[in-house]
Amino acid sequence: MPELPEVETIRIGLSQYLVDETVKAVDFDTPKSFPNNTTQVKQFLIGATITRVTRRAKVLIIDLDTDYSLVIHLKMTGQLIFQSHTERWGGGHPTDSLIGQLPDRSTRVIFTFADRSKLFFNDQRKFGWVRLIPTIEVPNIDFFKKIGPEPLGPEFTFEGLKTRLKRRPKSGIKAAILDQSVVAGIGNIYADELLHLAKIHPATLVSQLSTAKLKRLWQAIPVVLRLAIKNGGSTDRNYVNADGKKGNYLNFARVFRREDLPCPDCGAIIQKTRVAGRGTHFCPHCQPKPRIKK
DNA sequence: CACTTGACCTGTCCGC
DNA sequence: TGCGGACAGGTCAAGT
Repeated sequence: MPELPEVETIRIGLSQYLVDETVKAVDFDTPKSFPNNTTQVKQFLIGATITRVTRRAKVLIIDLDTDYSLVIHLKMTGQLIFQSHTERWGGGHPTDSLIGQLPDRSTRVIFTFADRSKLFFNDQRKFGWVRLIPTIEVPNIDFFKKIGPEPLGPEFTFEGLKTRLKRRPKSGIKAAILDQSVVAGIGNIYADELLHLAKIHPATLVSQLSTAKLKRLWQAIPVVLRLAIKNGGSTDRNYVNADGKKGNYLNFARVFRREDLPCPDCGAIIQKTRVAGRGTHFCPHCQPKPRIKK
């Protein structure tokens, strides 16, 4: 669930709260959630002060003044929730908070800071991870080596997108934009959303896309992602921001989770099917199925 | 190499 | 009410 807009929303929140915090302790439930050796933790994490919080693709990077960084992937159910030492959970606004008292049974890692504030890494399904890595090595970790350009940066050019898509002409366009080496940060929610904006059926083969359609796709990507960031991301089930609060984007969604409801553009009934192994929402009128089937 | 499917996990929901 | 099974979706490994 956390895709680029959700991770970016968390980043914005965390960079307000975490910069200048000094790590006093770290606790975790299993090595899977935080697989580091104790020596490095003691030497480069405990006592370190956070200098900045950045993001690449769906990954958060928390830099420390020891020249190490915490690199965090939330995968599908990860949450990073900050609790200042004066607040206690359970008192959040009932309609926008999903979080009760922390820690709870999905808490995997707890960072405690010198001022007694805490950062909770919750992850129901244990797919996510936190790693402590020398800052200089972060761009070279295996995960980043195969990640495509940031879709909100100047490096996301039309020609570049076209070139990377042409490498996989026989795949459906939805599968292709979910491929993180084509473009970074898009997941299931925004794939459906931006294909609707671009008026492309998700099962269309890449080789069938006209230049005009490719251009619409390229233009739709930053439009949808920026709107989602502006609305604090999407809460489908688990996602919350650094304050433990839900995102608003799904209130404005074009198709995602809107099966059997009218298309915002034409009023036709939105359908849900399966494409690229994922639940997929589309408008049969605005996004007609291409004639040559897979 | 291009592309698809299953595994990793846990919780929820649906039908019987 | 309990219980099995499908489903959720990001990434990687294994399969075609």
